[in-house]
Amino acid sequence: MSELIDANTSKEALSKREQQKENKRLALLDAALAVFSRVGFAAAKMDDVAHEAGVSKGTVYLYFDSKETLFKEMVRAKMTPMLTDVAEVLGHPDMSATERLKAHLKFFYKKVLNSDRRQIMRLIMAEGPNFPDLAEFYHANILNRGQAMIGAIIQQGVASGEFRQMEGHGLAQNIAAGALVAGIWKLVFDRFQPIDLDTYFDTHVDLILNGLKA
Amino acid sequence: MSELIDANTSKEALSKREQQKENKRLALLDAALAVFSRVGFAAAKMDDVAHEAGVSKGTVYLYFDSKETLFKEMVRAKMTPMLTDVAEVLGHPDMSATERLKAHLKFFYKKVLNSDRRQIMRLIMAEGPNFPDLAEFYHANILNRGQAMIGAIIQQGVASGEFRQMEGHGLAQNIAAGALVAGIWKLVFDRFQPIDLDTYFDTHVDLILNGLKA
DNA sequence: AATAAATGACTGACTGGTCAGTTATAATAT
DNA sequence: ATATTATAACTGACCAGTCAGTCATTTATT
Repeated sequence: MSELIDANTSKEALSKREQQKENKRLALLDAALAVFSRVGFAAAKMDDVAHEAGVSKGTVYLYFDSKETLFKEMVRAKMTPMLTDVAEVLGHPDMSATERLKAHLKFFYKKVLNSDRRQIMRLIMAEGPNFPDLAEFYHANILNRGQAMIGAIIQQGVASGEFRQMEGHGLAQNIAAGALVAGIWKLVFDRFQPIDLDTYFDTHVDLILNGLKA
Repeated sequence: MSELIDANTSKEALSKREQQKENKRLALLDAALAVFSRVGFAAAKMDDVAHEAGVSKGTVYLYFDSKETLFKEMVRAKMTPMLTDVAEVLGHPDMSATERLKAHLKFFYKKVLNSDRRQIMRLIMAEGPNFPDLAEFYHANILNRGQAMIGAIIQQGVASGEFRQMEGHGLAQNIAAGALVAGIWKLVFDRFQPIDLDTYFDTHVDLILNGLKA
């Protein structure tokens, strides 16, 4: 657990060992995502995670203190890369609010719903009450930012006359809700009634933009 | 509280024994809902369910074959009474589509989001992938009906000129999505950012009705 | 360069505890 | 009396977490 003090300012390349260690860590996080997604936190076996990462169970404990730590770090590790990407959506200040909102939602569909991350979304809903600090992390880092962005877009739209003025308790949540439900549906009910994310997205955007229109 | 499709239409009152047995069964279902809601399926202990129902663990097995059976029967028992109630919403054929949709959503907020049932909603999302037959039951009995009703209302609205014609892949889901998200939010993130269901409902309805307006 | 010593990653059998489900026994209603 | 309902001790499987020992890689010595 003690590194941080960078003794390796000398050379760029990681030693063979360090590479392997890093790879193993990533493999373990991938395996954790797979196993936790499949059966949930409580039913997940550390043995399965280990096996899926091509490693023995003892090894998992060289990388993570406990099952709970593994779970939390996995969620954090899989979610944080998204945070940096968000900037890309805000990158075009010449867009109309309408276009921007559409782009924002598109981003969510693409980065979350069409990837492993939708499993994490479900895990947060399923396990959130049992892991308050994880729920808080998710709220503070993902949901809050999403809300703030939507809020800013709405403001722009109202200012430009594209959108009507709305009293907004839960407005952001309502705007994003369709996307969340699409993700859940895909994971839970798709086998009984499949949905196509692309056309679903069109319906979603159509409904919301019309709802906001001045 | 009050449910159970009554098999006992017999004129005679139940014997003391039968009453007690029935009460115990209901107490067990209530306890099961409480415990499963609190910790999820895998982490729930039959001992806790028994204790919460004021009974010993062995007794639980006199009423339910297994933990899994208990879980499934609980979900069914808690959900089915809603099905009969649904008629009440359709009961007024003189309503406009707008009023009807509003009433329908209100019904959902009241009957699901403001009751224990929102926990079940979350449980379905959390455990659904592990209990395909339960997910199917929920889909067939709750979601399908909800969709059908929304679909009918939309049709009425289009016919009457209240709503515009929309290509509807996922339209029903998008209309209901706000309510689902409200339920989830209340259970997972309310402690970090509380929402008020009444004003949230107003926003939801406002946004959706405007989105549908011709 | 070759060999030895040191390091640190990895393993898997083991433990201690938990918990679903069973059963022998007791209590209670009819 | 006897059939039904309840109990609580019990069993056996299961699994998170540990640890003594093995193996692979790196560093030091010659």
